[in-house]
Amino acid sequence: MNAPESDNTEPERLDFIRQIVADDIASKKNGGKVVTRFPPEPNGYLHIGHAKSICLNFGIAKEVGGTCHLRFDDTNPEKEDTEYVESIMEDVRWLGFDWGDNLFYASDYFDQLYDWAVKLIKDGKAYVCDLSADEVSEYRGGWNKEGKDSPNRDRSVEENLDLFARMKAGEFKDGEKSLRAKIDMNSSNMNLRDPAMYRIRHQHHHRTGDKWCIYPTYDWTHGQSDSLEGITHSICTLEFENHRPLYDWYVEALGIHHPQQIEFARLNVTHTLTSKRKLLALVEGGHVSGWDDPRMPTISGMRRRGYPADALRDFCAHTGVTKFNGMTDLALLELYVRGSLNKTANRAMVIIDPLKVVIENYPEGESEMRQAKNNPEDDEAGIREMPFGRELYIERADFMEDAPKKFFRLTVGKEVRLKNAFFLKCNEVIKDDSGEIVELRCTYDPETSGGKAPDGRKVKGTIHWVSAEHAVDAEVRLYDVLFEQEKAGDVPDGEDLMDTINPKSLEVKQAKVEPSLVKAQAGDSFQFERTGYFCVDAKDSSPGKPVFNRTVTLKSGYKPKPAE
RNA sequence: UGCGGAAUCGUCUAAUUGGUCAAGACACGGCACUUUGAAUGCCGCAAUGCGGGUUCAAGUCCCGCUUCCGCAUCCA
Repeated sequence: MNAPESDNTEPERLDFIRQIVADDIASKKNGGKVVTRFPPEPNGYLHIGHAKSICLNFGIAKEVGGTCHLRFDDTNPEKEDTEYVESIMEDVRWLGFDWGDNLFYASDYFDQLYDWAVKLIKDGKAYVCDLSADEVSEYRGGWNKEGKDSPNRDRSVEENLDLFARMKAGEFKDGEKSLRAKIDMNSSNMNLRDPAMYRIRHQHHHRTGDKWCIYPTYDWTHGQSDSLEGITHSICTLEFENHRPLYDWYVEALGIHHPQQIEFARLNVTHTLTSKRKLLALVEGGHVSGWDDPRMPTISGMRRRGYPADALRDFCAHTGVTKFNGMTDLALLELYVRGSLNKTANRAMVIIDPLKVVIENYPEGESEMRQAKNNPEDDEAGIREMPFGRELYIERADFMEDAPKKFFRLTVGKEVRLKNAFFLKCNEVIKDDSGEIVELRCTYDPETSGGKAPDGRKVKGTIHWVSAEHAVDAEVRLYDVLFEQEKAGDVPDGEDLMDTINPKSLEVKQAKVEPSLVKAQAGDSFQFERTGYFCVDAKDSSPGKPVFNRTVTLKSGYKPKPAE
């Protein structure tokens, strides 16, 4: 049964949660079984933070031969929808995880939850309260203010039973009554000051339809759902720490299987929002094209952007699991994205900001095919041919008239190598009336076809190019961070979050791409040499007319000194 | 002012549970190599929040302080 993970790298240190799990297995707690769960509320799209939770829960289960459930925590019909259910399932699968038959919905437990609520009423541990939401809040007191008992706290069991049944039957309006647990109105933990178990909401539920008009709260649902499913380790984020006593109270009051809730720090990434509310505002405000806009930190956005699933998994695995609320550098995510793509993405030559080059000693009207490796990291990727001719485009940034010493691209009177082709020398710069460079007159050395000069002379720089005659126009979308501040969404008082959006987060260019790219399929990733990794946008491309998304730039080793 | 958490290189994490010169990765800087200023390889940089105490020995134990995070939805 032991997985043949002979992939023995190092004596992998366990994080504190995996340590607890390992200890529990060793002590045969829960019969040595491990069952975890990923429990999203279907009220939005999954984002990078959820990816971490998915990797943790499914990852642990996989590592120890346990199982991990996917459960939709659909207790609040107001905000939930099947649209979200479907996207969540797609995202979890895309990330590479499989819940098998273990797909659950908290709404499947509504009947059981109702029966258990009746049991608590009978046990004198729950009561129907007539207070309005505002009154409840007032009665609850505050951190330094005592709570006051609800006037209905000592209602008889019979009356509670009757009222609760009538709540369910729809006799009351929204907010008119609620069912509360009878715990302690003076607890130092606010969650224990008689928390609500049921609220009245005459609302259609995406799964139970109009069967219910009372809906259980998160607290009254979560632990019991875990219990019903035989969850052993209920892993959640830090903000639920104060809820654990209540979680424990409910399962103890019911005398049912008691899973262990364990909290870890939520993932924060620089320049990245992980607040569902704020992401929703971006979408609804039209500041991005949708939940899957390639700038969004949603799983669907990152997928469309071209981030490979294994990069996301690696990233999550390397951010660690602790109770320390930190901020992880976006550079780490990009490291794994580049690392994955470097191994798998075929290379291509694309000129994003073209400058025309005319090779004066190349015969007019002729052209030839040059060979290029598809991926120097992977010999099996093979080679391809690309046309070369008298007129080329090179990247405008690869030429400089008055170049500093450390600039070893093209400049007047000096040679560079055209990748996969010849040495090229610039002789003359042609400008328009405004002084802008419009064309370079150059000569090439036909003897340097292999990339080396027979006389042994060296060039320092190698630049990419594309044949002007054969190149194809294609739309290229350059993405940058949505928020320039490291702590995205940290808006000073009185300012609007939307005003802090990076105006340059999207730049659209018409690029000159090598002809082979016309055949690129939606979702394909490429490395545009010396530029970055790009993928074919899955939504806006059409056959023969790809649109490219910049996934991430290449690291740039050339940093012009701002100093004079 | 209450309760619950958390503090280790710039960042994220380690440290045999009291025992060498506090380790790794990212970032940053440098060098080598290179038909991508990429990748790769090597080198460097840099930390135990503060103050006491216990001990031969403290990042680890004790006491006090400081700072940060979360919590007063019929949200999750």
